[in-house]
Amino acid sequence: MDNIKDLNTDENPDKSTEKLILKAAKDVFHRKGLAGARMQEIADEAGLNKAMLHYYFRTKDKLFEAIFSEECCGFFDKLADLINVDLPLLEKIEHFVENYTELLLKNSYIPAFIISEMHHNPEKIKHMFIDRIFSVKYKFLGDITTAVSLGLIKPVDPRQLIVNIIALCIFPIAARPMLTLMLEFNDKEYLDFIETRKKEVAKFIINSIKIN
Amino acid sequence: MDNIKDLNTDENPDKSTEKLILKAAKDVFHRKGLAGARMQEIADEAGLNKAMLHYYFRTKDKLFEAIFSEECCGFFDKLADLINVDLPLLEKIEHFVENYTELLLKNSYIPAFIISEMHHNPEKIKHMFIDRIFSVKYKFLGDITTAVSLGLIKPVDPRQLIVNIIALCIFPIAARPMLTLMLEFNDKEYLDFIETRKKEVAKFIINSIKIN
DNA sequence: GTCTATATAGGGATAGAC
DNA sequence: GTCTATCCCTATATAGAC
Repeated sequence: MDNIKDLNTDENPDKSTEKLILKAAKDVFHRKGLAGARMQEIADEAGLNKAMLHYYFRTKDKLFEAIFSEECCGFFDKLADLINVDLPLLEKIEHFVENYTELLLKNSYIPAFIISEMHHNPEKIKHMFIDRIFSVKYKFLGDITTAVSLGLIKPVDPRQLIVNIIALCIFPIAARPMLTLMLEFNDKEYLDFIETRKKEVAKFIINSIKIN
Repeated sequence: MDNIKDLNTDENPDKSTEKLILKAAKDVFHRKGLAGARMQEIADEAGLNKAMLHYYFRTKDKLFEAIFSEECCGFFDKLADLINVDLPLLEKIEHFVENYTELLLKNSYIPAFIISEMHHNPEKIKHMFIDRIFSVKYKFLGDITTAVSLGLIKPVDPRQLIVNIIALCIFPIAARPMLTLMLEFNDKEYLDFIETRKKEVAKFIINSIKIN
């Protein structure tokens, strides 16, 4: 019995050191990006010293990798669950917009982070979700193609519709600082605005594609 | 007559040194972001040495500022032109989507850049466009509010509609690497897809808000 | 496992020759 | 204006005591 690293003898009884590091690193990487993040800042935010970060994760790159591969996997798994739900297309879109927006709100740093790091280090983060992205895409494409061929919705390019749906959900989360500036929101107003979108965006999409 | 800096005696007869630096810096900042960009890389790409960058722009921050304040101003000025065009709302939206998409394509690095740097250094880049953003917003808000009150379109929250329009235009440009990965595009396929969107997105929006 | 102290490199910035 | 050489701080990473 030599592996008792979760003894938690310090002042954070319910959080192991590793968890503290991961939490702090997540926040700092989110705020500053990979290149802008400083190991010192992560250590400070975790209430530890730099040496501990290296003890647990060896390098900054490995720490980054550990966090975001897990975050991205979890995020895309939940996304897949939303797409695989068994509903007619219009109800599925309604369900998707509402729950995807909720998921994005709970992981509000992920969209801007992926957009940003995909531009700066595409090769470094592609592999975090490339395996999971295709099943989501094919399921969604199939649903739309079927609905079109059954005459349930207007004829549309399924790829364009998917991009429209995703754009309407992701953009207001990814561009929060810009939206907040432009529409002069405080935090509450912003969150209310997004809450309203859960219903409004679904209506906006369905109005556009439904057969009159 | 001691100011003859545009003599262009070197192998780039039509580009001053300052222009070479700005061009290289723009590309590198775009690829790597402010924090990830290296003065050495900019110098290499411009075919010069680091000392020249400091000679012309003193610091990395000032070089960054010089490029993106100009880029952002130009971008938002053109955006304002699109909003101020004198057309009925539905035609204006059609005109806007087509021309804004074209503008975004020509400045394809700006959306992801603004999203990314607004998260990492909001205070550093807000001032680049804060003065220009409001006139655009109020004009657009006014147009939509008028159209709603005249019964020309369905009743909608003008702010939600604006965010929808912008999201549909910006997202596919900002998230190009993600889209390319997900839809397995090569460069030509991606550009064709965006070209198609110029018409499709306008139809998508108008279908949703027009009175039947 | 956790800390302090330190090695080493990288990168922004400057000095000074031409 | 342009270059080479160098300064010096910052940041990642490691060594070693406890």
